[in-house]
Amino acid sequence: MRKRLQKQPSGGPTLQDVAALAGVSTATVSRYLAKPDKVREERRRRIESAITELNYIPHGAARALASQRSRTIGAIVPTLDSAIFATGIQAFQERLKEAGYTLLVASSNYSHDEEQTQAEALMTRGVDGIMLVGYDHHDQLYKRLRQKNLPYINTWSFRRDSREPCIGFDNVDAMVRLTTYLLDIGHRRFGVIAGVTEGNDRADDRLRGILQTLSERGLTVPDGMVIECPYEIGVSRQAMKRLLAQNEPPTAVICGNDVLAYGAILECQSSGRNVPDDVSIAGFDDLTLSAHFHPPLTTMHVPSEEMGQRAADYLLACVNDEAGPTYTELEANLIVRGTTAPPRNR
Amino acid sequence: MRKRLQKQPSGGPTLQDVAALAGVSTATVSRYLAKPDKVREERRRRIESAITELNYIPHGAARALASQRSRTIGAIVPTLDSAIFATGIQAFQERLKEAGYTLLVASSNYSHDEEQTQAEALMTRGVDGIMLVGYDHHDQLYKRLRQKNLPYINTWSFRRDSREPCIGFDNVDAMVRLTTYLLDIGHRRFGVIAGVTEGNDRADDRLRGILQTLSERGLTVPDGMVIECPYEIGVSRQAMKRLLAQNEPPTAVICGNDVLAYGAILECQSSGRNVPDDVSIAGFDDLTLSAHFHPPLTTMHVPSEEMGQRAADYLLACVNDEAGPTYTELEANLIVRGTTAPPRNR
DNA sequence: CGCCAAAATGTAAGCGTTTACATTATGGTC
DNA sequence: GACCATAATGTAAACGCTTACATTTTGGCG
Repeated sequence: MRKRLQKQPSGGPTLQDVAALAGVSTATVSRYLAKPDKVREERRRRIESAITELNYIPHGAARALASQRSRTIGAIVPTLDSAIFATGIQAFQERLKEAGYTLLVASSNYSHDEEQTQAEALMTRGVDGIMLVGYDHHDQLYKRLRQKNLPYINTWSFRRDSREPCIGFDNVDAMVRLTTYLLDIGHRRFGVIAGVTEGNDRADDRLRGILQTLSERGLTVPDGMVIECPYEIGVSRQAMKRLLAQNEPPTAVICGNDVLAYGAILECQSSGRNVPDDVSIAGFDDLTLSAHFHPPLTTMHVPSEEMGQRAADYLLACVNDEAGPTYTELEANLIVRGTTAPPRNR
Repeated sequence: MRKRLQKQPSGGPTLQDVAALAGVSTATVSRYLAKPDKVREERRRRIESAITELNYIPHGAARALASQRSRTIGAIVPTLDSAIFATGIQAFQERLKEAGYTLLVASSNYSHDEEQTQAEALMTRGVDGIMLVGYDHHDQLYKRLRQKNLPYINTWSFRRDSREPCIGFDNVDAMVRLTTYLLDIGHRRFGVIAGVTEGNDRADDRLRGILQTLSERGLTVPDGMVIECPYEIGVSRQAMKRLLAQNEPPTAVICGNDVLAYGAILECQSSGRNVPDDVSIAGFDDLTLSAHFHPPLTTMHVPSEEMGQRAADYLLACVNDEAGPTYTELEANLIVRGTTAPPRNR
């Protein structure tokens, strides 16, 4: 046997140490950790006191290696930089925590390539499951996921014809309802500030929902009236400015999400226009701020908490080999508030 | 030798498989992974193609166990539910990623106990370092950190007399400057909507900064004029309503952060008051929205990105046994915009 | 062409758990 | 008290890597 360096003093006490101090085998301590009621009263007490005395903290990596599961779940969201996904993730994490799982969050910056890279990273970390946002992912991603036989679920989108496990709402349908509402109160000239549709199926669905509804009513939206922009308030203001500069400015502007809507409203206000008297504006997501905005924003409420919760439930069910609904449709609800009103009649 | 179950087909190919396919030893493959230039051209190629052919993904837990480092860094923020920490975390993560490290985020809900629990969880996951927000932590936390000899850093706060590694700005001083500005433009009747100071040293520092400055100028703030509330827009509106209902309402209201300020402004607007003509309002943090708010919000800009970046640098330096500044003071800057003006003279 | 230092590679011992299987203790029953 | 099913415990082999040390290759030089 070769010589070895002394154990680094850095790492804390090990299971072995606990076992020794408690005068039992490592197996018993391990079992105690997993199912305390499987070890007899007396030893349980000895183990407990050994653990507290040594300040023992289990070594996750060793545990993961031996048991082939990391008790870690990954989530890849497009961005951390916005409130949009925060609530969903928060709920997701809460649920995981209850089940003793840890969440690993990564962000993709709305890029499929980056999403793929992050997924790879999560797999290296040995996550037991992955939550994804949306449907469209890197080709490689679905393949890898299946190859590793790793549970995963798509969120923030539900498609009736889906072949992938998913939980969310129908983005097209949601926008159809919003648009229909605006048509019903009399609007005919529409502007659209959409999110970037490239690589973002939700943004794309939403935009399609709008245009489809309008064309069904025989309305076409002129070229300059549809602007795609990243979910940034500054950019959105610019977009709104362009919309308002049109020959016949829109009486209603539909925005791809609430942040874009904030920008639109703010631009109106600082250019002296009244919302909703001069122009109606609608958002999507129902961020916390929206209800309090001035005027309060008309928007589609998205069940982000429930989505997070259920996504966690699904993944947890998978890792425990339990059954659970593979497809769950939730509903987005139209919340009519103060930024929309019938167009001023001319 | 006992019988064993067949290897589960679930896990992908291992280092061993790669080595076999490439016709080299596992050590060589491992070395290739760590420092590719240490293995000769020809084998390198063989290894590379073996890896792509097998779709090999390294097993993080095994790696962590063998090398005694997880290449994972943890961060515990008070909440994920707000944009406040998002940008800092984003920058933090970006930096870590560049260095091949993964970020594990946890949230404490502004509770020291929960922070402690989360820290324990992170340690179990074997993080190589931890980023904390603020100074005041659970007693146990500092102890554990030192016992495990785990690098950590306090952020979002800098105290000249600190004995703990930290990076941030002086919250007291920042508020002193903001308050001084408001005094300088003529305000004498102040209201304060502070964050909850219990267990939140930043909120506490900020409040102290305000009160201290005022009292130095001989001003005392009546009881009802200081309201603590959680960082929620709805609650903040209520607080503002109470402030405005006072006998002599304040001419200036200082808010513990921008979200609180949004609530204050919104409440004014929906109760027909003009900001800043009737009342000046100032925030803290300079969230993205603030510059675009209507009117644009006067606030303290906080260097959250730089903080995240530098915190990452510090922790990375620690894990690599490099030297780095243990204490870094950054500056928060007063950004005067449209929500503050001299009080209307009566 | 042989020598030798340096570079590359191989060998195999852990890393700290979990867990299959073997062994031992427990507590009814007759 | 002997017997047995059952519950509790112990034993030791993985888990998939890294890395100290041993061994082999390489290439420059005399």
